[in-house]
Amino acid sequence: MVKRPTIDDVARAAGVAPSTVSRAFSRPGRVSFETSERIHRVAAELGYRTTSLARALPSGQTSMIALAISDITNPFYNEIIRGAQVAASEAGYTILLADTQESGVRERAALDRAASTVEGIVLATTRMSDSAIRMTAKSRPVIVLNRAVTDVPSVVTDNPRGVRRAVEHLAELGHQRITYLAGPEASWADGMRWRSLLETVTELDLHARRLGPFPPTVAGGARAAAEFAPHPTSAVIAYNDLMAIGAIRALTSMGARIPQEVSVIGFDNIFAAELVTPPLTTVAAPLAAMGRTAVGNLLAIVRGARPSNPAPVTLPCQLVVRRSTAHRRRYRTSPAWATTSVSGSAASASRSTDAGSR
Amino acid sequence: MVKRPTIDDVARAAGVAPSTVSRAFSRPGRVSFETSERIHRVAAELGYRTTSLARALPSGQTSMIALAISDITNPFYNEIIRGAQVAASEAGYTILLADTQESGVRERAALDRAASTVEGIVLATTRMSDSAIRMTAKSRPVIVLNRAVTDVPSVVTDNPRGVRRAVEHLAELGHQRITYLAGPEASWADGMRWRSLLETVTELDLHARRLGPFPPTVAGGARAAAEFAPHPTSAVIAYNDLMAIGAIRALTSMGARIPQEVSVIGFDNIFAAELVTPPLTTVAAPLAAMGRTAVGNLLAIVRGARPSNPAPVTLPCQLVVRRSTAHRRRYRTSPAWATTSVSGSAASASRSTDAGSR
DNA sequence: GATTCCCCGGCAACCGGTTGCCGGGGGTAG
DNA sequence: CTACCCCCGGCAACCGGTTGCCGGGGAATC
Repeated sequence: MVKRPTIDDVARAAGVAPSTVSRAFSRPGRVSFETSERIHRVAAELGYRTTSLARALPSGQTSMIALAISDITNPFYNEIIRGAQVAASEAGYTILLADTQESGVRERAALDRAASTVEGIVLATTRMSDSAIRMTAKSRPVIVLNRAVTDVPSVVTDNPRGVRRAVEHLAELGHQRITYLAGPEASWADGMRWRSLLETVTELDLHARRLGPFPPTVAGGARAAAEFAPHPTSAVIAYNDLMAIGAIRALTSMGARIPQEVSVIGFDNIFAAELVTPPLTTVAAPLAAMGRTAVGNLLAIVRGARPSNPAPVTLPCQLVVRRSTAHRRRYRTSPAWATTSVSGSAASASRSTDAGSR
Repeated sequence: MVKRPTIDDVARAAGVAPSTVSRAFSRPGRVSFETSERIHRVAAELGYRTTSLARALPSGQTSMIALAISDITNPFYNEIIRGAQVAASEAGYTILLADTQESGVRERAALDRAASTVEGIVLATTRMSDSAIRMTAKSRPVIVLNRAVTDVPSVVTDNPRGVRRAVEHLAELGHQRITYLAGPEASWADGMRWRSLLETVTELDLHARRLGPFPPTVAGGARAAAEFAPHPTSAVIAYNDLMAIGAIRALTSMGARIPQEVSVIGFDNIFAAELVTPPLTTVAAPLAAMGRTAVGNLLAIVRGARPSNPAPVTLPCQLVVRRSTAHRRRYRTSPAWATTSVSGSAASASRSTDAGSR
């Protein structure tokens, strides 16, 4: 490993003081043109690069932000990370990644370690408690993604409107009873979606029930399907696309026809949503925009902007109608698969999916 | 933002010198038990946390490694990142993420910026040139993933064996002519797979041809299908799962039946491979293990281990047979879809996929 | 021609830890 | 009792930049 030249090496080679070299790089205009010119030339020859670490120590500006993600294996995050990354690198910032594996404890530990290094933190779908988040927000600027926390700026999608669009779509198709397959209890979005669902359903004079909580994964969706099957409804809204996909697979393997017998709607519009069979009808979140907005707002705060609006920044979402929803059909009796015992194909489908998706 | 207490604050509160506090934390045994005890107690009361940045300056140990990824929106990386993240955090390291958006230039720029900060670098599917990589490897320990570069330690999957398994599988099903849908030209794995395919095919007395290069995405696969359709073969091996999925979708929309008319095999076994219809037969890469191994080996070098073996570390792969491959059927004439004009449904399928997968 | 001002380079302190070296004091061996 | 050693705490230099302050010298103003 070759030792990188320091500012002193450049100073010596250029015949000036180290402070002059420093200014030549960071204070344009402070140094005369000729001197600055010479310093830059010498620096280039020597291959000098300013060490961000050393620069950060006095100024506190590390040009790094942390991105905490509850489960990096969830494809939900790919586009969000891309959006965040683009916004960050445009501003000259580097992203420090913390995958917390769905554990609030690991999350706190990771942030604790990173807090002194970064200038700000984006918490994407955090599993920490509100008070823990406020705690962290005291030492560093924090933006929360997919969740609203009092006194902490956040970026969320318009869940109420998304739910409403989904329910209206189902209502138009003649569905009257909707089952909601719930995600993790610690998820703010889950509570939000369920409450919005209840409201909308009341307003439109429909019925809703809730099953769960389940893990927000394909396996979780399969488990949910097993609970759903004995007492099915004609329409299902799942906490996210992963669960919707898992539910569709499990139901199909039980013999149910999707969407003819059961209409299924997911959330997020992840990459795989349009690839599965049938292609998934889903409430699309503006994933890249979420990442971009979160980082953008975070950097604004870092640069001294007072977080003027305590209300969450709400990004619009959009119902993407594909093929997992259809007109309700009436049955005289409940379908054959509805009587399938839970220990049967549903459970085994769940198990195989579990193995396959890890 | 509350100012964090420094080592001097703790020293003053505990009635000792700053150096003693430092040693109490980083040199167990160097300080008497009682003193150390008291210091730790005081530090805890004050909420003192050692600043990794300041610690890194004299020692050069930042406890950070960089992970450069060519396209974070590619689901291929999710499991790799997870594996890397787990290995890193177990060793007390933090990951610094660089999404290079398939651009060698951006990649160099990002690494240039990060190089002074990190102790080592993992290049996952880098698009840089061999010489650029060796350049980077001179200033920092580097591990290359999915590629072999002379004099730079690397971790790859056993492409030759994977290809062989795929071809053997196709041969058993009676296929004799195989089309390879190539990925990016800059991809080492692509060259590797094509050469291995040629060898195997010769050995087993079959035929292979190559189409491409194409972008390694669903859209790329669709474009490849459009080129493939006018002169189809009964079997197709795609550079990766994304392309395989894209090809299957495009072919299906042209009217081809998969796998009855065309068998398709992909590479990587990404998350979505088992979710699509038909479920994709693919050469599974040990994604999490790749991430884990890369970081593990990198940290070993960082800690002073000489990279003993210049040969790449080769991880085994596995053929996962699903439903996109079937016995070859013989046709008297070429199928109807094979005469579909390129400007027809194939191209439009490609376009729609392009929009949908972003 | 003298005074004032400004431009620009250098000195040195500082950011927050780490570590080589020193030395006082107590314990142990001779 | 003396000599030696070891334990353990402090001093100060150092990592690689940044920045407040100072001052020399040339230009502009009166």
